Amino acid sequence: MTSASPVDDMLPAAAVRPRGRPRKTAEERDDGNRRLALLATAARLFRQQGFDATSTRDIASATGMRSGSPFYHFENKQALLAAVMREGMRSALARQTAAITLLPAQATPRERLSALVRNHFEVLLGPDSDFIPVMLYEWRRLAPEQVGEVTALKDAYEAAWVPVLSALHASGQLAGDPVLARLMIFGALNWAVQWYQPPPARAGRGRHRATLDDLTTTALRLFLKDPE
Amino acid sequence: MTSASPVDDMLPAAAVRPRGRPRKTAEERDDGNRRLALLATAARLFRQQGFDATSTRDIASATGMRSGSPFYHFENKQALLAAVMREGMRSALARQTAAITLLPAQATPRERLSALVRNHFEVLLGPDSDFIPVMLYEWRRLAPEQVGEVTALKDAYEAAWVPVLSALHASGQLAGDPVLARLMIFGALNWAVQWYQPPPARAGRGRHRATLDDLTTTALRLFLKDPE
DNA sequence: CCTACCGATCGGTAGG
DNA sequence: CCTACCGATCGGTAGG
Repeated sequence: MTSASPVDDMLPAAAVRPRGRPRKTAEERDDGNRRLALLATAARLFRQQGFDATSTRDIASATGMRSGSPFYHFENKQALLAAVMREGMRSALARQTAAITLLPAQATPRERLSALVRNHFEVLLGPDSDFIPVMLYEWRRLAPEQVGEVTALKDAYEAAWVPVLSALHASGQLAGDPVLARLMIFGALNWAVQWYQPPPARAGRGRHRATLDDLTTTALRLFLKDPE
Repeated sequence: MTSASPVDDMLPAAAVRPRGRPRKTAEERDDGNRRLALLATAARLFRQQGFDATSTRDIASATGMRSGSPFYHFENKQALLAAVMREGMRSALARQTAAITLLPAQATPRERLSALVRNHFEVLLGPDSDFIPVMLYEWRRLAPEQVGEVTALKDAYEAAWVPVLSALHASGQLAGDPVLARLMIFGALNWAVQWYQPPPARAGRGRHRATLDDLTTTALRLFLKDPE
C-alpha cells in the first residue's frame, strides 16, 4: 500500500488531501452500476421530455458524469434508447409471467384478464415505470435494425393476452373482432400514460384520484359483458 | 403598360427573358395560400417524423420555399405547431358538430355514440388527418401560454361526448366510472393512430384490412353492453 | 471515465 | 419571400 509521499506534509493543511480530483470509491466506480444508472436516468428523461428533447449531456449530468462519458457505456444515443426499451420489456415480461403463474390453476378468464390488466397498469404507471412508456412512445427513434429485438419482446408480452381474450370472446364476455378488440384494449390502457396521476401519498379529504385498482376495475367493467 | 426597354433587343436571345429570377404569379404569391400550404406541410411532417425531428428547413423546402421564409408567416416553430393544432381542432369540432346535427332528433344514445366514434376515426385516420394526431402526440412541445387555447378547443370537442356517455351509463349500456370510462374510450380510439393502416384502394383478394366502419362497429360492441 | 474538441445542424434574423 | 448569415446546441471522438 503506497501512502501519500512525505512531501505532502510540507504543504498547507488544505492541500493535505490527495491531489487531483477525488478518486471514486470502488462501489461508485466499477460495475455495470454506472451503466444501470445511465439507463435509469435516460428512461426518466426520455419519458419526461422525449428522446429528441433530451441531450446526452442532460443524461450525463443527471447521472453525475461528464458529457462524453455515456459513450463509454453506449455506442450512441440510439443504443441507449434501445437498451432502455429492451430492459424495460424484459422486466415487464418477467413481472407478467410471475403474475400469471401466481394465479390458481382454476382461475377464470376474467380473473386472468384482471391480473394482466393490473400488471400492465403497474408496469405503465407504478414505481420505476419509465421504461415501458418510453418504448410505447419513442418507437420511431429506433434505428431499423434495433426494431426487431424490441418487437419480439413486445410480441411475447402480448401473446399472453391472446388465449385469455379468446376464451372471453368464446364465452360471450368480450364482443367484437378479437384482433381489433385487443388493439383497442391496449390503447385504452396505454393511453393512461397521457393522463394518469397517482394519488398523493397523504390522501386529501376532497375527491381522491384513482388508484391502479380503480383503473383495473373500470377497465374490466368497461370491456366485459358479465357484471361481477 | 411599360414594355421591355429597346436595349433588350440588343442582347442575345437567352437574355430576352425578364431579368432576375422569375416573378411568381399572383396566385402563387399572395394569399393566406402560402400560409395554409405551410400548415399542411408542417402537419404532415410533424405527424410522420415528430416535431423535434422536423426542421423548419424541411417544412420550407417541402412547401417550395427557402429556409428563412416560414418565419415570414409564423413567429417561430412553436407558433407553427400551435397553429396546426388550433386549425386541426377547429376543423374537427366543426365536423363533429355537423355529424351530430345531421342525426335525427329521436336518435338513440347508441346511435349518437356511433356517430361520434365514426367521426373521431375520420378525424384521426381519414384523409387530411394529420392535424389531430399531431395535437394528441405533441402536446409537450407547446409553450405554456399556447396550451390554454388548444385545451379549450379540446374540452369543447370532448364536451359533446359527456351527455351521450351519461345517458348510456344511466341505461346500463356503459359500465364503470363514467369519467375513467371516457378516458379509456378515447385511449382506445386515439391509439389507433399507432397501428391503423387504411385498406389499399384496390382491394386485395386475401385478408383485407379494416375500414373505419369496421373500427366503429368493433368499438361500439366492445364498450356497450347491449348487443345490437 | 474525463478533457478538449470538431463538424453538422438548427432556429432564427437583418436587410432587401 | 429570398439571401446571407449568426450563435447555440448537439452527438460523437481522440487521447489519456
